[in-house]
Amino acid sequence: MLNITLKQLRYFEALRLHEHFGRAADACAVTQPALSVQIKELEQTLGLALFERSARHVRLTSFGETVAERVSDILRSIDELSDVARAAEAGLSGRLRVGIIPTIAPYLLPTLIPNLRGAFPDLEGQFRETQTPRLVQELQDGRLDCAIVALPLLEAGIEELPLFEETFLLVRSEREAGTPVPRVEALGRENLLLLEDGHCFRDQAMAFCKVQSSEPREGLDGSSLSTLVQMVGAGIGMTLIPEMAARVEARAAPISLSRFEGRVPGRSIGLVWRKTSPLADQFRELAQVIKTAGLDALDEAECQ
Amino acid sequence: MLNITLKQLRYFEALRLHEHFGRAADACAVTQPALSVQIKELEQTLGLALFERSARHVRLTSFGETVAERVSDILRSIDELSDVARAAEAGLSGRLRVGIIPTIAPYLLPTLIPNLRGAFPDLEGQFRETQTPRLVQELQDGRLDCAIVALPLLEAGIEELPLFEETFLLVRSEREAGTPVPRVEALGRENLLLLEDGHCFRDQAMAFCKVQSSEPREGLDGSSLSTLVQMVGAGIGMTLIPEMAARVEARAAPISLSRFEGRVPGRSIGLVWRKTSPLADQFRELAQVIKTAGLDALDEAECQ
DNA sequence: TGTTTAGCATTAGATTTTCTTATCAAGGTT
DNA sequence: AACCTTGATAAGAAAATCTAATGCTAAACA
Repeated sequence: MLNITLKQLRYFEALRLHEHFGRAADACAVTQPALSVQIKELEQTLGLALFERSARHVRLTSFGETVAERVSDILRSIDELSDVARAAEAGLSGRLRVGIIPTIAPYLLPTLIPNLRGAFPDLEGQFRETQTPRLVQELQDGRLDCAIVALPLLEAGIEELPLFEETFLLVRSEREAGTPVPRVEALGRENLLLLEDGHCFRDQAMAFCKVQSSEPREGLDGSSLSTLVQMVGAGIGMTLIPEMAARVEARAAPISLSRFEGRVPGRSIGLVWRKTSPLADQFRELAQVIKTAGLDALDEAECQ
Repeated sequence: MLNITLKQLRYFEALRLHEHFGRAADACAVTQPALSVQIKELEQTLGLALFERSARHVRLTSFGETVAERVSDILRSIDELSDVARAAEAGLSGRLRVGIIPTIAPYLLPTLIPNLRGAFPDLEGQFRETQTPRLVQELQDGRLDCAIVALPLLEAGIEELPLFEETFLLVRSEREAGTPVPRVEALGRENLLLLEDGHCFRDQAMAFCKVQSSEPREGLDGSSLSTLVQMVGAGIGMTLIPEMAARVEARAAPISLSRFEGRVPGRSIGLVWRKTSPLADQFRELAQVIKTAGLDALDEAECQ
């Protein structure tokens, strides 16, 4: 049983253009019999003559013409495949699905997105904001390409690359501004407002503040940093906030922000991906851009 | 240097669908290593990973997805090639460029065209009406596929297949109706109207009528049979007309038609094509249809 | 926490395909 | 009629591709 091969189509195209077996063969860098045989096999496979051979001329048959149109389309598509590859090879390109935790996304993305466009113009970033466990799941399912989360994850099969560190600031109501900053470890006894369960930032904050219970505490859990800050502004308690979010959130409520002294709480933000992903190299490139964007966002947050 | 092959694309497609090397290999009726190697080579050629392999899953990379769309298009086109061939193989189809001499075309085509459509629905006939030498030239240049001409041509490299014979009738002015029909050989001395130079029918008529001079004779050469008949109707002389044209032309002028007695002039009409044409078999099929149409046209012409 | 299993990669040797070289045959040309 | 030109064919060489056997890694299991 015979099969059409691309080689045959390439030879066919050359013969169509040169109308001469010898010259077409030269153009293909093979000998004339090699080309003759392949053309013959193509004709056998198709069951019809593609060329009319006479001593003087080699000409397409009318069937050959019909085939020729399709063949040049096919060959063009094949060559485009390599082009697509070359373009993609140049750097990150195409669709990239990035997960980001909610305590980073709103503060990082405004800086990151324009930077990404500048660094990888052919990259279409699709951002998904949700909590770490879900991000990990989607990463493992192949629904995300990578994610920006707090390290360490220590998930099997997931590669982690640290991007930057950010500290946590204390958010108190405005009237507490200037009063001494309590030690982090002491916060557990205060009216500490936390994100609702599932947010990694909740766990991180709790760890620092030596809060034991992970029970939901009515009225003290917020669904976003904004909510928490608003609650603090309303005098309900105090909370921690990642450095990066500080400036944005502080503007929106009557609160005071303080750095901790002594043991400073903080976390490491990193880029993670499946160990098996062939994009690893590209992710390292990407990390540079995210890192820069992150540090920029931190700087901006600093200048409040 | 590596090259993309259709085999690689077929394996790629299978792997994309099965997301499993072993099963994809089964589907392609090869062993798993064979498929693995080809996929790897395709990735090497393109310079980028198409699939992400983990212990659990085989998944397209985002680059792989881009490639996949194009690849299925390509494979579809390839399969269509065979379809095109199968359709064409069934019989005459596609464009067919047919030359016809002017003393046949107007009388044969009205019958032939509908018959052709009936016999070969997928055939698109393109008819070119001009004189024999030009038809032969165009045939040899590959600008025509075949031609309907008077035989014999005796051109090197041209195959001839007789279709039917037609006799020539004498056309005289109406008032000569009933008067004895002269012998063909005697016509040379009459006011014999002929087609202008280049028409084979002119030469055929001259041969029968023993006219020697092939010089243009002012006022006695017409550019078409219609013109000649009109001239006869106007009483300018007499002429010969092929049987097939008789009825159509007789209707348009006050003339009388007579059959010759004794040596009856006539000619053989045949289909001709380049000996090298791979369509020879199809032309023989085609000849049957033309023959039938020709005999029909003759019959009709008869019943005047 | 070691063991097993699943599944892709790798290797070596066999097989098939494709190529080159040499030669033929058919049409034109001189 | 001898001679080119040019495509087809044949035989052996080279290259590509396959199978079979095996390795390796990561997940699943016990």
